Amino acid sequence: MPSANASQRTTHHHGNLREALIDYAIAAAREGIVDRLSLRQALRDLGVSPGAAYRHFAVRQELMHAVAQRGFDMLAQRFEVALPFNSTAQDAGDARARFIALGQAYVDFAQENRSLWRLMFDPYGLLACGEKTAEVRTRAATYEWLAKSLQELADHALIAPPTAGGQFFAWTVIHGLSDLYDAAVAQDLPDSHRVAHHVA
Amino acid sequence: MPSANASQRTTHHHGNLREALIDYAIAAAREGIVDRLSLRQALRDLGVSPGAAYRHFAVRQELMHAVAQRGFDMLAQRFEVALPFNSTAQDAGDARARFIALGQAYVDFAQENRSLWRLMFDPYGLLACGEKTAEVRTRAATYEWLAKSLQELADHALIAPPTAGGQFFAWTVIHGLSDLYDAAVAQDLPDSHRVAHHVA
DNA sequence: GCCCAATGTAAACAGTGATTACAAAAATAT
DNA sequence: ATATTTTTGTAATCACTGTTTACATTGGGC
Repeated sequence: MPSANASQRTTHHHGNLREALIDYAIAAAREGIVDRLSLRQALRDLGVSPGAAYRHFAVRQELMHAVAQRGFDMLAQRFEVALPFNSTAQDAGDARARFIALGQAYVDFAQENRSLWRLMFDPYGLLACGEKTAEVRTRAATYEWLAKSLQELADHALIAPPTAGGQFFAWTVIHGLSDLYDAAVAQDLPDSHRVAHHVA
Repeated sequence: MPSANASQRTTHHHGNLREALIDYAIAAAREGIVDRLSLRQALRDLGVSPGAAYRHFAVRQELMHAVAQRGFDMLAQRFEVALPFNSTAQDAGDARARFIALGQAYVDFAQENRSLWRLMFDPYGLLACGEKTAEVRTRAATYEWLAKSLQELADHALIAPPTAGGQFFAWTVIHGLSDLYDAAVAQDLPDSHRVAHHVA
């Protein structure tokens, strides 16, 4: 559990409890099942009363929703590192390297943030809260990196021009690999390198 | 929620509460998040007192473990229908058809039992209970259908002889597709047929 | 400086997983 | 068949959870 960052606030108000709660949950995700987080415990650690959360989230699940959103932001950030969106691949090797970096970022993120990862792709979490549009939008945004990378590969004649189905297929592969990563290391090392091989 | 199958038991004993609880949870999985199942509610519906469950499961998670196990059994059953383990493909077309049926069974099961599916592949659920060996074994068992099918494809020269990595890759694809199925239908129809295409 | 919306508190509610001491039934041994 | 032991259920209780309500404090806009 995240340390009791009681935040010693002197004033009656916290400042921005909403973000603090999300931060807490993200931290908690790193050492346990974020979806099992106790709201009360979190509020206690933040030095605030049980009811306070309900000024920011109508219901517990809404916090989880926000946490998942934050997760997608974090993922997008990693993507941007692996494949800066403004840049372009110089040659075929570059395109390939960038694609692999992208896939690796995906897999690594899933592995390092299993709990958060599961929350992000929990279909029920989205349904529970009314407006699921926002989350879907974010998820689609991360999808665009993949599209760009595939386009780069095609531009350097490494693969055929990507169709919608092809894009989805690539996503499927990487996502499946991310989800089953532990099983992967448990038997051998079919790296995401191999994935690039197969997609090509 | 599953109907109040209060079971009108006249005797003090229930009979086999353990199986009844698993059945209840499986039924509940079809109309909600099985992992959020209320143990007390289940026991109430089964006409039994709150403490009774703890004669069969040391802890709540242990029931979930058993439910996941049952899920793998159900999946194996579907596999057996799609590709009877004792039979063999007659020709290339047959091998292909059987492979597709297998993949379809996987995807369909995931789609029809989302909640149970998630539980089955929840890495934390397994870790929580001491002996995870049983579950892993079951998971590995379902893996063997895939191996057999790939071997059939190779026998009829539809693919190269499957390596360990190749097997895992195929699993990755089908698993990823299963997990993202809703997203798939949300945009187009890259059926599992297409998967067969790509694997070949 | 005053009002008001935003944000916190305190106390309560029903519901949960879990534990304990005790009772009934079933299984087993004599 | 009867006595004993093991299994399985009950009842009461515990600490804890998410959530609501009525009330207090704060900060920003007129």
